[in-house]
Amino acid sequence: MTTLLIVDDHPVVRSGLRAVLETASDFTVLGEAATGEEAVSLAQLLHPDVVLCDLRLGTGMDGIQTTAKLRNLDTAPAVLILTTFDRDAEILSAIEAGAAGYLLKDVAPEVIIDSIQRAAVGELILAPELASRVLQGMRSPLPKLTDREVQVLRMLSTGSTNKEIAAQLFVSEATVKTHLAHIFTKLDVDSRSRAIHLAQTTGLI
Amino acid sequence: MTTLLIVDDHPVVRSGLRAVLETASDFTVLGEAATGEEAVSLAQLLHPDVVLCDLRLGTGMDGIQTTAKLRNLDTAPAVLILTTFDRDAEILSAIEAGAAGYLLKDVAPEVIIDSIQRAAVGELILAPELASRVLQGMRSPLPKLTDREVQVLRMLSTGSTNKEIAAQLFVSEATVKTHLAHIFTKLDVDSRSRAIHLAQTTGLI
DNA sequence: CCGCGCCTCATCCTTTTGGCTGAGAGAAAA
DNA sequence: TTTTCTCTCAGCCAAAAGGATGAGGCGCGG
Repeated sequence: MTTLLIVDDHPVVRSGLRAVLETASDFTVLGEAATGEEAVSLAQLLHPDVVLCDLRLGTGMDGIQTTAKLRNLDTAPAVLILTTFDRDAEILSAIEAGAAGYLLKDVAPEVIIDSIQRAAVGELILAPELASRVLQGMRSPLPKLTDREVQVLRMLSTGSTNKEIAAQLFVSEATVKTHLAHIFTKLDVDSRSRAIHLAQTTGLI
Repeated sequence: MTTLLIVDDHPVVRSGLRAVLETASDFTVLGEAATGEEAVSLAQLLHPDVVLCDLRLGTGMDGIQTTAKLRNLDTAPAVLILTTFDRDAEILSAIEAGAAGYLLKDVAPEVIIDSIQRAAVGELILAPELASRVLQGMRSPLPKLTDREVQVLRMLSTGSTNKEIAAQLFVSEATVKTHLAHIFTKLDVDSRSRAIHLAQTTGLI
């Protein structure tokens, strides 16, 4: 018998998971949470074997942060990330945060059930279409940007000019250009547009 | 008694909707479809009163196209778009395609139930947080880009330079610059980054 | 036939960007 | 205490992007 906690900000998805999981004989859904904070509280109270967690959780903590918190509990549950998006960086972050696996929501119910069972016994679960990409990512990891660089990249991706970024960060335009030069080098691109595109497709921002 | 058809490419979401809707006494879920094509076939066969349709449907037709097809059937059902994203352009397109409304998936089950009932009797349903933006959009409609301009904008948003766009489209760089100038004017922006950002946030591409 | 929208291209000029090099200050790690 | 990282800034130069203007060709509807 495996006990579960469902974490998703969409009531509909929670109901769907519950419905799907309760068709499987050996699962007990102990509870549902709509936010990361709620998830951590409930996990402490109910100590489920496995937590099913969406990456996007509306306001508050996201799935990665929630995973990290959950894994730091005394009775740390296995955390299985179940989400709609397959952003490389997020998958890696989730694994780093201690997730037991990463599944896309469009898989068949049986796969979800099977994955939970395997996660419960400590297996690392990755959807096949993700596994290879993740391993590739492992080989050539996304370069780590500094906090400041991420900040600049964020503004960049909303279309800000160097001047605007400088003004908002209260630094000189020269500084912004330096940050950008570093960002470009790390991401191996040569224009802001390409940096934006890469950042978005890899989930860097 | 209102009859329903659920269209979503995620089995989990379909189960969730079914579970949620069947708690309401006066709904009958006639069937589920995972693709737009399937949805149209089933609607012809079962003629439901209301079709609940996701915008993103994986491969094949998207929600907008599906809506248009459904509304062209002899026994046209009311189509209620139920999705995760709130991209302005998509909302407008959905309404134009004949959708009876547009709901975000994170609303409470009661709201979904209520909306379906209202959609069934011909009301236009918009989540409150969308309604005002849509009406604003009505006031200052997104300027219509020509096919060529959309094409250029697409390449722009993947980070292509003018030279690269020119090469791929087999035109001169001057032409690309002209297209961009038009795009910028229509979108009221002054840089490619901002054009990309606007295009993405409004769902223009 | 004419006008209009769309696509095409060019020239000239200004601003923005990006590449390169060098450098100081503070904080953290070795 | 060195070393290293990060953030800060400057100047120079070349390339790219953006603004303004004009113009030819083509197809479509009045």
